[in-house]
Amino acid sequence: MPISVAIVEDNSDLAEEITQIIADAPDLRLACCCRNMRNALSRIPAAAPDVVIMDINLPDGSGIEATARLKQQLPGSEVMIFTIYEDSDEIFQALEAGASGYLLKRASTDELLHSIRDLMDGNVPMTGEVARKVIHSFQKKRPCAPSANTAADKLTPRETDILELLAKGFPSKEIASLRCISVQTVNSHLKSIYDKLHVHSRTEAVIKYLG
Amino acid sequence: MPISVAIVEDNSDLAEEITQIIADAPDLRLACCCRNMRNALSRIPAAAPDVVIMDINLPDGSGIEATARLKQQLPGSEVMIFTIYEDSDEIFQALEAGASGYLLKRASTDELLHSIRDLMDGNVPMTGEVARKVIHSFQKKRPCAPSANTAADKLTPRETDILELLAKGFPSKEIASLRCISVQTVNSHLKSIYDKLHVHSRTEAVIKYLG
DNA sequence: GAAAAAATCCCTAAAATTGGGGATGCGGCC
DNA sequence: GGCCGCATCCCCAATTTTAGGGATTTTTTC
Repeated sequence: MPISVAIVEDNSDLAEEITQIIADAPDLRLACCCRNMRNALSRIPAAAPDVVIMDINLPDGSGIEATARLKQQLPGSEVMIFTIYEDSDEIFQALEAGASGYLLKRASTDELLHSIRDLMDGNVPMTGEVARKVIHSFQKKRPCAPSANTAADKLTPRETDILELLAKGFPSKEIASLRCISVQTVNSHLKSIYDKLHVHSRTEAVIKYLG
Repeated sequence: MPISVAIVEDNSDLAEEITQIIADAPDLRLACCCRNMRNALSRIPAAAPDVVIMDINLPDGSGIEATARLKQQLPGSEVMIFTIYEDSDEIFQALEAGASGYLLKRASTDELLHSIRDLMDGNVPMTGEVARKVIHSFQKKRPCAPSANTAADKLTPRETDILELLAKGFPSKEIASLRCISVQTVNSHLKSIYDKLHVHSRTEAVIKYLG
């Protein structure tokens, strides 16, 4: 059974090109091709395609919004964003809206085909740069709260460093290995921190730091 | 120039198998093969491989910890987790620690090879299920507006009450007497709270609540 | 009224944290 | 040289927290 694909793309040339690519692929079938959000929202639910290739920049709205609304009606369909934008916010918004893939328009024909099949296999096709951004945002959990360090500037650099790790939720053992020191040392620093902040537990120290 | 690969894997059979796969690939070169964390941490920095294939379950520690420490010394090397665990927490921890890929051990030889080359191309190889989990966590992690607590509104009134006390820094014993219940009851509620918030410590719960 | 959820309490065991002692180097400063 | 702050590590003991099992009663929900 061929994979049915719908396209939402306002650029006629590009839409034609993709249409042709789908048509040429023996295992794919074109279910629907829309030029704007209104058509997409009215026609795609009826077509119930396996995969929707979605442009972000549509004349009458955003592909992200369209994604969110389509996913409500068609939770079983996979939406792949296909766009020139690689702005982090766009990416996150699209993923939040329920997109399962994020391909940049500079991708090759092969990449596009491969991504569609990937989607059906349960994979999450993403351009490398996009995946990096997603992963990266994971790796920096909480970079905020820099300025008003309240009354805790009596801490030594090391203590401040460790307090920041505390505020990210790491247990002492993790802190020790992240900083390549022993748990006892972490312990000593904690004792100093509690002393200087006038608190008696890890939780209180974190509250003081975050508050 | 071949891609140099280091392996950290305590299972001898599997380690041999991977070694063979690397040896058979013309564009790969085995830089180092370690059976435990201690060796990995002492030998891999010297070898400075392009890619590290890292098991999570090591006899003398966690591959995640090893990843964090290696990435400190070798920010240019890419670490790919290779494990049987697909627990969400493990995945997130690994990504936070700096891993750039996450492959499940049931992956085929081809997938392994492809993933290594992917890594060098700047992609982020992930088994489909893993990618899904990452994306999924995004789909409900990002909208962290102060109003929509999503995860926290599944808490029962009592649990919410206790979480608020936690966030004020009270130890369990205090909470118990403030609410005229036993410490064990506080304990039970804490267990439910941690479970629902997907955290494993008092501090993490408070951070989540205050964040 | 039965089923489900919430709240309460209990036990046990392992792990982590807290709080007291120290001790050793290292670098700045007077 | 001597002093002091900083970072590191160690020992020990008491306490707290985490995590696994339950069990019971009340309240809510269907």
